[in-house]
Amino acid sequence: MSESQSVGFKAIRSPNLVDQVADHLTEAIIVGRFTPGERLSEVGLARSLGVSRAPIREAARLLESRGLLVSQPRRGFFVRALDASELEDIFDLRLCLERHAMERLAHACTAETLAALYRQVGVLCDAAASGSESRRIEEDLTFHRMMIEATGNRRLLKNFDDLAHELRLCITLITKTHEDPDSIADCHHLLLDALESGEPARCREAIDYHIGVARDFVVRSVGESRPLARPH
Amino acid sequence: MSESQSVGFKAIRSPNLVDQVADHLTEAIIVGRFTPGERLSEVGLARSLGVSRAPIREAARLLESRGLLVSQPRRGFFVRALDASELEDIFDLRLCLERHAMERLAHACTAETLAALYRQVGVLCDAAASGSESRRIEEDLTFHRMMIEATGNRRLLKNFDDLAHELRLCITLITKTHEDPDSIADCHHLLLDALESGEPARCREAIDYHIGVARDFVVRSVGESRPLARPH
DNA sequence: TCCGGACAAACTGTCGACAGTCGGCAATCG
DNA sequence: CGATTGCCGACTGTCGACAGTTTGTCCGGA
Repeated sequence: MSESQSVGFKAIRSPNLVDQVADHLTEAIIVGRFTPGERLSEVGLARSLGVSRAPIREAARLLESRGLLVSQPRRGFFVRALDASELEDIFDLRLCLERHAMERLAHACTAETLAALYRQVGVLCDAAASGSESRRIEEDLTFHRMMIEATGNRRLLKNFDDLAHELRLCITLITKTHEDPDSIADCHHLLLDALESGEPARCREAIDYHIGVARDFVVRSVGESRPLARPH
Repeated sequence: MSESQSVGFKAIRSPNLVDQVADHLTEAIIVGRFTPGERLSEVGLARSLGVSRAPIREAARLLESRGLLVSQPRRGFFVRALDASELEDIFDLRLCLERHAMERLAHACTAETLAALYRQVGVLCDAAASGSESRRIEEDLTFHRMMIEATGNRRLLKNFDDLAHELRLCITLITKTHEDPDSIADCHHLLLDALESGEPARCREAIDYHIGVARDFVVRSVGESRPLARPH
């Protein structure tokens, strides 16, 4: 986010221009450089990034499949604007995926994965203490991603990764959080304690509570701030 | 599947060439016109479909996001070849999504949706009686799609639709089914009875059994036939 | 003042072409 | 005889350009 977006955006990451454009656009959307509902001009993006329209179009298709953009035929691509209903859907789906992961892990969770998850709670708390909101969100998502990954179901993980992009989209809506690291640690240790107990009912209870808190936080936050989808 | 694939593939459906190409490729993959793992040449496809490479590439990206193709940088696109592990993942994810839908519906399922689902079981049985394997699969998927749709969660539905493409990919692997319509009807009425009872535990039991049967059928079928991913 | 139509600008959909890269084959060397 | 290296063909990644459509604006009339 410190590099300029007009000339060259670090060209040494992937040999694939499409992925670079996709990463760049993703970041721009998440940090709010584009307003929700904004129309993205292909030629404008191509000019500002110094590339042709073809990579732009393919990257846009990629981001559309991830739910960050929506396309209208003959109109172009627009930054996805979430309304309250979609917000509910997203967190409901997250609950669906994570419940499943918790249940799978309740039956079979190795000591190593549990230890790794405990460590991740540590780095999450560090991130929260650092005051960087984006870092905190990212480490939080990493924790949950590790849980999904521990199930060994890569298809499930792919769905979670896609959903994570939309969850990041939510952070452009919330105002401020400044939660203290201790409560964050408690909140996540609750999940790990449930997993360690191996009781499915307790696991389910824990994840329901955890995601319910997150959902309430987001919907309350957007309720206080501006309306989600403002008319152009 | 009766029209030629060399010249023009019915040009009067969508004004969007990309969608037409995507539909065409999807069908070609599902009916097994391409073998799993086969490399798709962009120029070859463009020539045989009579279009440029740009729509081919964008359609391929779309199908990649749906899990029908996989891309290797500088190598091109390949038809997704499912191994046994991925098969397990797919059905596990399906269980995840449908369990969630069943639970949501157990609490609130209107009489209309129940009636619509009963009707769909009827058309599913008709399709099974007709002897057309592809029709039976399609109507079966429609039934489950309607269940998901009844939850009102469109994000959940999108995930199911994506997964449905991979489920269709599975039918290229199975040998033969010739299940009789009666058992199919019983199998689905079990789900609806559970929904009507409103008992979550019974709903969960029913969907677990239902999907377990489908999964066992597929993995057994592929075990009997050829190996899934043959080495090039 | 307001509404309708026509014109112009901008944009998307699609195409053909060029350059860089990868895989396969053959000739050469140890 | 086997391994290596150079070359050739094919293909993907990317680009600029043209055509059709949408959008915004301006002008005329009621």
